[in-house]
Amino acid sequence: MNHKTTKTRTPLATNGIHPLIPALERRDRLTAAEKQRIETLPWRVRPYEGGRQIIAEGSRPIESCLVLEGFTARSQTLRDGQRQLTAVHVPGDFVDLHGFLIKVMDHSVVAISRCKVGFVPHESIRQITEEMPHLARLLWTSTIIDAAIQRAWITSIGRRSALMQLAHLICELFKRLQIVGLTTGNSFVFPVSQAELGDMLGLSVVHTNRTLQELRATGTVNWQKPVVTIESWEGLAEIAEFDPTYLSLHHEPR
Amino acid sequence: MNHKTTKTRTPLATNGIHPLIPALERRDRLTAAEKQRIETLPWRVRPYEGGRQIIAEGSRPIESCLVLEGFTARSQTLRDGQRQLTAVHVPGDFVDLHGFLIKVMDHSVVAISRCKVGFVPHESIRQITEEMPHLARLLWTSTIIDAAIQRAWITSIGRRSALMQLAHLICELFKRLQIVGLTTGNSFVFPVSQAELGDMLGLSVVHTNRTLQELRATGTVNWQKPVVTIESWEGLAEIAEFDPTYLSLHHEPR
DNA sequence: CGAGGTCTTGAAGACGATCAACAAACGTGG
DNA sequence: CCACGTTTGTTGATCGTCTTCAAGACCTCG
Repeated sequence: MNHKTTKTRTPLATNGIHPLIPALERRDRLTAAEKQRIETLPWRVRPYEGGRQIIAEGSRPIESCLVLEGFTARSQTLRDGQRQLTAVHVPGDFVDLHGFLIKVMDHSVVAISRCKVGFVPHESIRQITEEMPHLARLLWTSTIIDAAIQRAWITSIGRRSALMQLAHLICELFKRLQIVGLTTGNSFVFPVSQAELGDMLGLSVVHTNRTLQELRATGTVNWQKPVVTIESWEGLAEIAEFDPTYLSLHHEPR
Repeated sequence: MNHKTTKTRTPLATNGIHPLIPALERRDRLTAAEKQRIETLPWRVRPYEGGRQIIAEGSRPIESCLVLEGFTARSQTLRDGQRQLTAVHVPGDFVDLHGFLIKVMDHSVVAISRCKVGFVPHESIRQITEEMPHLARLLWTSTIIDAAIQRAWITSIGRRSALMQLAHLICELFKRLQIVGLTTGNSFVFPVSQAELGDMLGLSVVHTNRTLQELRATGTVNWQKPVVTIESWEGLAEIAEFDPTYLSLHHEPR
């Protein structure tokens, strides 16, 4: 089980910048000391194949995880095997800050594509809350935005038609990936199966397939397996009734 | 608009204890200093009639609110007027800690019954994060549990049948009200209309009505307008596949 | 007592689920 | 590089859940 774990903890010496920094700086200014603290956190990095479980429901993790590359999701399963994904995470998302405070996981975290994940001890996060209140507020903010996204999903699943809902999800992903520089022009890479897409939308695979065709027929989106291209942002946002307010894409003191 | 606002800010000299304290103490120990800090926060208290808006979507509140009596909900509305409630709040819930960090509201907060709400300045909360890190973590925890509840709703709306979903909501409300001492035996007061119930479940009024009848027919619940009585907790939990883990009902250091 | 809101019921129809089968794409080993 | 097996995507047909529309009963409260 541990055979692929990188045992060494390193300050995430990525080629470029630390992926958490743009994600936080999108919402408020970080001081040099804060950036340095983030950069020197002791990370353990581990790759996952698509479909693998990263954190199990019911477990008591002692580390929180951050997506570095690829996509992960929160997953809940009913007795009959039906699965619902309650969130998708993109690189830069500090997915499991939740585990730091709830202690026992109410959901599992799974890889929905090949991905790379960083783990940092809860103790390090606790220290941040003790010593760097502003940075702590920014981490808190990231969990609050996460909750706002969940609310948008509730409204989508509860009240939007399958077509609107799919359009809304694509708008959301585009905006979120844009923040972390993972869009190229109007397109982005999103390597998930239609079954996984259905589990996000609360739809059956068959209906997901038909909805995707219906959306393609509107001419606003071109989804060719791993690449999603938005042909008309206005058209898509119109179908979805998309309003990005909930993503808190503004920069201000918090 | 301000005519009913209590202008004076007081340290919430309720007859009994401060409603926030049991809600937080259910999850971790509070020090005397922390309790005192909570008790001396400058509150502004205001009553609302059922159906009234408390905080508007798109607004920029400068205070956060706490439910003191009655029930409130988070609400989002689509262009065609369809409404989805994304959360229900019970007394002791620090509903709008979110506004403190997201700045612009992605949802509105409405009274779903006659209720009493306390408001505290964001600045006071900021001071807590600066000076009392442990108390700040407990407030953060309350928003994280809020998010866990939202995830349970996503899974319910996305994958559970109307009957299971309704049963699940009742189980959840019972547990949450129990924490704050608002259950009597197997029953609790929940004065909401079937239209509002439908808006929580993502169902039409008509189907909500039929689902309620179906649930009554199981003999597990007796819902007589304001009072909900659980005739068989085991039966109801079985229908709902209810597992209270997500409510973090355990007491531990955070 | 009347008026508006809430609950209830029936009937028809839409949206999405399920079942079943096949096609296409992908990955793996020979 | 091809053969093969497995996963993923696609299509048709049928079924069921939930929505919508409409109307009547009940209740509550001024």
